[in-house]
Amino acid sequence: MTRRHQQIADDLRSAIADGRYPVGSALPSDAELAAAYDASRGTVRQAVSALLAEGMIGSRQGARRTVLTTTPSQSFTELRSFAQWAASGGHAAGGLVLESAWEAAGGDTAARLQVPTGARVFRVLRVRTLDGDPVLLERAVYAGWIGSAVERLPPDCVSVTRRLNEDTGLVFTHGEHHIDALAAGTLEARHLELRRGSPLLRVRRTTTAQDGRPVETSDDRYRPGSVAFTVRNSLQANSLTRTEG
Amino acid sequence: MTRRHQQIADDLRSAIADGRYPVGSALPSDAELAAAYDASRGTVRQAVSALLAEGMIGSRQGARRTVLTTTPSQSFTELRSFAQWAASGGHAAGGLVLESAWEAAGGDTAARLQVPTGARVFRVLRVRTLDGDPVLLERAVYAGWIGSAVERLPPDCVSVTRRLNEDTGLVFTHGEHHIDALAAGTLEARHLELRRGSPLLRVRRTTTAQDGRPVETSDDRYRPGSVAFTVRNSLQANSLTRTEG
DNA sequence: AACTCGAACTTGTCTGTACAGGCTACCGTC
DNA sequence: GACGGTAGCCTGTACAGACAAGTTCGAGTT
Repeated sequence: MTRRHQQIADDLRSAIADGRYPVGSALPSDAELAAAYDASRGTVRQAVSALLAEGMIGSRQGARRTVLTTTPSQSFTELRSFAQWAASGGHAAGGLVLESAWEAAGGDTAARLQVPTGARVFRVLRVRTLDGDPVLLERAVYAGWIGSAVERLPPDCVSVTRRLNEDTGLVFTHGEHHIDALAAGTLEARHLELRRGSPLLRVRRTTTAQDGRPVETSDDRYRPGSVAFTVRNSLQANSLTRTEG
Repeated sequence: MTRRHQQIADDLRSAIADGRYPVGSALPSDAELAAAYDASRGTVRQAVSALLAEGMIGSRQGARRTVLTTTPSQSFTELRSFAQWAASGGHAAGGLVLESAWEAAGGDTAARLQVPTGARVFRVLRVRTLDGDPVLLERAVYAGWIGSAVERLPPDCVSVTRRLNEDTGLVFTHGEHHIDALAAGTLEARHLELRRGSPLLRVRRTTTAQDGRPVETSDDRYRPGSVAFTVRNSLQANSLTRTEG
């Protein structure tokens, strides 16, 4: 049983994607939508506010809401999982673990995972490929309580996220992504098949489980031209922050 | 007269920032907050959902909400305006227009600004400095209806956003940011004081006014190490998208 | 023809109520 | 002491009504 407001939101999203409401056009009013879906205005507003937060529509008091873009954001799951993202774009994802080991968490890592310095954590160095081409070198560190589940995964496991969810019921619910650029070192040059000094896109991320415990922190280095990130935001919902390097 | 739900949200934000609710601790329940602020549960939930969307707190049905992080996101205005961002971090921002001209919009630019190909647009090449050091080369293109206001600004105008707001009442409400990495060319090398081929962080963004009309589209190239971007997201609110390069 | 004013409409805000479904802590049993 | 079940709490969802504040458009006036 899907929720009423979610049904309405999904329906509006696909209506916009289909072009029934082109970019720049006005959406029906709360009252019209409530009548059309036979729901209360509160429920309709809950659905609409989801699209608002995604930046798909704009809204000002008094004026009808207008469509801003037809391409919806990916779901969080799709973002978190390299494999699921690739699959949704019709590409084949691959992965290979180059190194993995238990070790004591250093200061930075410990802080990001919210564990004491020196706590046992599981470190993994992984190459990710898209249609056979290496595009991403991933240095991930998993918290101790999930590390052994990661250790049991096959080294060429395509979707780590999916397997962890199947094996342990783990669901990622929050993430923080820190994005900057840097030059490729020897290691990146070798595994991503480019020259030392080439520009790389670096994403340092920390992912958190339902209960707020950090699960994983990672330093991902992308080959330029292969992958980019898009953030859509608004006055109402802003998740992007500029920080000092 | 600020809104009730916004007051409550602000109060909760500062309570979290102050450490009254440390990371990992539980927030009071809807009922308790409603009693404390003398508001209905609906209003409290509206306030709490703002923090939820910002990723400051986590929530699951049945369990109390927990604090995920104490550092709030910047407001959208602060993100949009380089000068206001710098000021909030205690730095001095500067800017200098190197070139500017009216020209006909090319295909890409026209599409991003949602104007016909060949429409008159105003292009500006600007260097931005932080505490005197050049950190950002900005290639911005403004839509025709706002271009003349931009043209009237002094070339060393520090906060373009603020001046446009004062002069024309313009408010930026939505933005789309596309982030990747690339190597510095001759122009970037000269103005950002680095070598050709050095890695740069590129942010291509399009900003939209209240009524949904695109105002500005820009290609910003940041010197690495000076500025980074952070995105915080969750199952409930996700604005980050991974795209093909 | 240009301008002003107002009525109708639309979104934003707030309250109150009700029920469903997940979570926790306590209590009694084995 | 370990285990299981349940009552009470808490969040999610949904509905109905009311007013505030901003927008739009047309009628009437200048």
